[in-house]
This record gives sequence, structure tokens and C-alpha cells, in this order.
Amino acid sequence: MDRTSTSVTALGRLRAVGLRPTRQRIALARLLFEGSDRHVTAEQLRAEAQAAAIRVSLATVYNTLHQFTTVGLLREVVVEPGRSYFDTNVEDHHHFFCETTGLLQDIPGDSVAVGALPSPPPGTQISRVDVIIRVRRDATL
Amino acid sequence: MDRTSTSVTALGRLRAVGLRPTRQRIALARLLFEGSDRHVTAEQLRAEAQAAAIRVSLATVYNTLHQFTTVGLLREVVVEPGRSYFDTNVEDHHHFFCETTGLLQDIPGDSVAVGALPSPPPGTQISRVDVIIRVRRDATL
DNA sequence: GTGATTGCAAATCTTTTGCACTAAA
DNA sequence: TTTAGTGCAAAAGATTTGCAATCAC
Repeated sequence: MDRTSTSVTALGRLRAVGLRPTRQRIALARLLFEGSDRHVTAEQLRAEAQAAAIRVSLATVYNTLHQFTTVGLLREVVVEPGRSYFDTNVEDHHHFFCETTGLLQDIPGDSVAVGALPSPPPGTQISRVDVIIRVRRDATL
Repeated sequence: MDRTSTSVTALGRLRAVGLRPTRQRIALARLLFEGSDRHVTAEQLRAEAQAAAIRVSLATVYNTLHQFTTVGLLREVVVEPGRSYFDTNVEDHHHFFCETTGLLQDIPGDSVAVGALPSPPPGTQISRVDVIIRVRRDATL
């Protein structure tokens, strides 16, 4: 048995962050974290749960996504008005966002170098720097 | 009379982009562009219009903001789920966003250097690069 | 006149909320 | 038990839409 992050159980993850491991949270954690990094919306995750015969209400999906975000298991990405994406990759990294298809993709953290940052407004501290590279599908002529 | 951008009339701006200069568009353009750069939401702009005794429906405010964005008079900035800001500064620049207060501020384009960009996904072209520096108010102890 | 634009109200969509019910410890 | 968590349905927000009335040209 190795100890790579993909082998951490859903139960273990929940315990590690102090969230009570309920049936729903365990099931959603499995959907989210077993497999490679991904970006999901609440609605998408609910649909997946449904497809996997997991009974979870949409309200609980929202609660869970926000709780996971609060404890650092997920990261919220805002690229479109009126819809939130949740990213299972919480490492330092940035995003490509295709305005044509709505597809969001990770960019490895070290392949975008943001130079010296300007000092933040007085009385504030930087909490995060988001870089979103917006792209468009080439016109198909 | 100088020719700085602040002296361009609302009428002139609309003509320049080929939008029919209606009473509402002229009034909103005045609110938006007479004065320094700003970030507004649809609701804020409607409130300002109301305060200035300009009769405009919210639907028209939305239409107008989107039309102005399409023709390059405004730029849409998405930092929070569920709310769009429109920026009257369409030059190349980035933003500070205070998660505590919701305040959005411009960062001059040249004070954030984004290094070599990774190549965009196959079949796509970069349309824009957004850098959002998220900050938080210092805890007041 | 004629087509573009507007206003209004209803509809849509995502997300949040209140509260009775259920489950974890 | 006791308290945290869940589901449902209603509510809340922001934005969009349909269509008749109005305006710019």
C-alpha cells in the first residue's frame, strides 16, 4: 500500500479535516477525489451522485462543497457570472477558461510566472492570486 | 478644448461604436464615462440613474451594459459568483478584489508582470488574461 | 412609416434558507 | 440522548425573455 494522495480514503480525508463522516459526505468525497483532478459545479456533482445511485439533495451538495472548500479540500473558481466551479486541485495553480465551450482546465502552478506583485491596499493582505487565461475556439472556417 | 478621453461626449462615444444614441444609452454613458474609472454592477447603475432622475428600466440597464461590453466600451469582471461588475477601464490591467468588503480596484497594467504564458489548448487562442489579486482586511484585534 | 429600442412583468437559473426529520457519536 | 447533518420545498438574487408600446431616423 502506498501513501500517495489518491490512496487516502474518503473517510480518512473527512477525519483529517474534522468533518463528521456522514454517508453523503463520504459518497461525495469519493466522487470528487477518487480519480484525477477535476472541476465540478454543484449541479454536475448532483447529477453524478444520482447516476451512481447515491441519494443526496442539492442543498446537501451545496453545503458539502462549501464545507470542503472551507477546510481546504476544494478551491472555488469563479470565471462565469452565475456559476461556481469547485476545483479538486488545491495546489498553487492557475486556469485556462474556454469562453466558447465553458471548459475549465488547470495550468500547472509553475508554468505561469507572476512577477513582483504590487503591494495590496493599506490594511489588507493578499489571500490568493488567481490567473485566468481566457481562450476562444478558433473560428472553424 | 482638449481631446483627452474624458472630454469625449456620450453621444460621440455611441456614434463611434455604431450604437443608436437613445435617451437611455446617452444617459447611462454619461453616468459611466464622465468621471474617473469605475466598477459598477447593473443594480448600482440603475440606482444611480434613478438618483439622477433618469428613467431607465433594469432590463435596459442590463442590455446597455452588455452592448457596451460587446463594442469594447466596457469590460466585464467576474470575481464573485452571482454578480457581475463592469469596468469602465478597458485598457490592459488587472484587479485587487477585497473579499472582506467586496471592493474591486484596478491595478495598473504594468505593475503586474505575467511572465511567459503557457500555450493555449490546441484549437484555441488566448482572448484575455485576467489576474485577480484577492485580499482580506487585516483582523482588527 | 419602419425597424430598433424600451419597459414591464413573468420566467429562468443558481444558490440559500427554514424547519422537521434522521443519523452519527 | 444529544447535536450535527440532511431533505424538501420555498425564498432569494441576479439576469433574461417575450411582447406591446415608443422612439430614432
